[in-house]
Amino acid sequence: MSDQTVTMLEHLFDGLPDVPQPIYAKLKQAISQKISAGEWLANQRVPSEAEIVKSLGVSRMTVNRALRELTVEGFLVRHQGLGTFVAEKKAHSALFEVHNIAEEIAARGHKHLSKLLTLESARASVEEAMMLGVRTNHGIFRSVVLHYENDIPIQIEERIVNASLAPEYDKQDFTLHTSYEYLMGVAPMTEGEHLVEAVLPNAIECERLQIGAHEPCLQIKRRTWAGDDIITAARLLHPGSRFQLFGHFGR
Amino acid sequence: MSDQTVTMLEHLFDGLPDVPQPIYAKLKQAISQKISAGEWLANQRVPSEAEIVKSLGVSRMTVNRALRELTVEGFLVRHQGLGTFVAEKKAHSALFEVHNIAEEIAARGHKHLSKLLTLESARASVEEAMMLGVRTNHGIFRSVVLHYENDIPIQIEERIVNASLAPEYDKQDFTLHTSYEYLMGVAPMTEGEHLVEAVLPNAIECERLQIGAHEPCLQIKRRTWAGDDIITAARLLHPGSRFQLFGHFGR
DNA sequence: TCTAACAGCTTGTATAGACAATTAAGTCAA
DNA sequence: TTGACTTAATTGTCTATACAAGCTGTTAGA
Repeated sequence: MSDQTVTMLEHLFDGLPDVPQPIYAKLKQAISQKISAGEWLANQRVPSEAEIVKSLGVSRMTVNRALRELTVEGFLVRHQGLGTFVAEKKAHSALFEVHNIAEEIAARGHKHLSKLLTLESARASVEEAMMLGVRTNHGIFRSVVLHYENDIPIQIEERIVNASLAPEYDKQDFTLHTSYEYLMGVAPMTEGEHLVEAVLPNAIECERLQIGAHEPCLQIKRRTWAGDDIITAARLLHPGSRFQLFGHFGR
Repeated sequence: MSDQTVTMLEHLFDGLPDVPQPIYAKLKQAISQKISAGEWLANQRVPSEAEIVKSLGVSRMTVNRALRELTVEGFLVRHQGLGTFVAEKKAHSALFEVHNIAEEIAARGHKHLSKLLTLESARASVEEAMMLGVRTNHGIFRSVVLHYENDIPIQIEERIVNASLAPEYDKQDFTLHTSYEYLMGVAPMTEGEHLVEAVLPNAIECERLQIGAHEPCLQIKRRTWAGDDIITAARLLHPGSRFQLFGHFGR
């Protein structure tokens, strides 16, 4: 609890969108942005409520609310008598938020990189047609993307996409945004299902993930709906030693 | 939004434990208890902040904090200009209902059998204490149960239990009911968390599950809470070839 | 009758002030 | 040196007040 205090309180609100929102919300956004961007590091001390009050000219209760909510959300840790500190990063992913691997990796403050291995337009086989709920020979796209976290392979993403719902899928630049981001734009997901299994990777997958032949992998098969239509079916393969799913239930 | 308002604000704090805690926390506990116990039904209107202020003699900001936090936690829904209402129950995924393996197997129309491998009373090690949120040397129970589906091993259940919350745990007959069933009886679970991973089994686990040394397993680590106390922490190990988790989200 | 304005309720946010509880660091005496 | 005490800083809570914003029913007026 003795790390140095973060600096530069004056420019806290720089670069934030100027939409009308409550002061406490602006403060939350500014602070969480500093943390997510890596400017404020774990265990560093955050200015005290009194300091923020003095430098921003707002009420202490307002600052208190912002800091308290950020604590509940896991960004900060507070100790009475000591101060407020940037929390250690959560090392796991929320089970129902494993949609956008890029965003998750960024949230952990790590570097995301992806390599497009395959992208093709095709006609649905019998199995693919069944997975997407379309007729055989219906137009689809197939893509395979390898995702890296800090230059270490973390996910193989095999995906088929219903071409009539996302006709421009094969014209996307997947280095700019993930397939999930594009698909959410053209046909917002309303429902989905997962199937989680432990499997052994095949030789190609071992090589792509840079793991041994006997390393177990966590396989997630996911289908997502927009209304009554299935947008896409994906198979996500993670090395067991580098990935875990986290879930929370109850009130 | 036209349902009748709940009644009986005077006895709101009846039957609550008289431990020293902030007013807002008492209020939260009292209200969430009413809802969990089914006394206040979904869509019913909760007394307004002003009414609670008048009948309990506390400040509106204190009431506001309690109601606001209960809204974040999903107990209440608030509408400016209208009032505060009891929320609909959250629908959670089948993935989060993998509690009672016996029930699941029965639901598939299969035969369930379980073998108690270990059941002992002990003092918590440092790691165990951390998992249960108790002090080192706090009284715990350890159990290991092997579950069969149609006479094929399907799950190794390793569990530690907080002895002060379930003092009779070691006197149960686990051929009659599962540990989950017993624990739900003595201390109803209110919250829980999972950690899902793909792992390799060790030699003993291979033998117990009757699988090869290189067969990947799905490991679920789960902790369940009753209020603020952790009842139990379990590690569930399933052969990858015989088990998969299913989940559904949205709607 | 229809419409516009208003009053009265609700929650949402912000402020100023007060005291309690916790911690660390300093002070002083034995 | 050690231990007890004091002091300052910080977060935690509570209160009283104020105004904004959203919804509903009523009322005044055309």
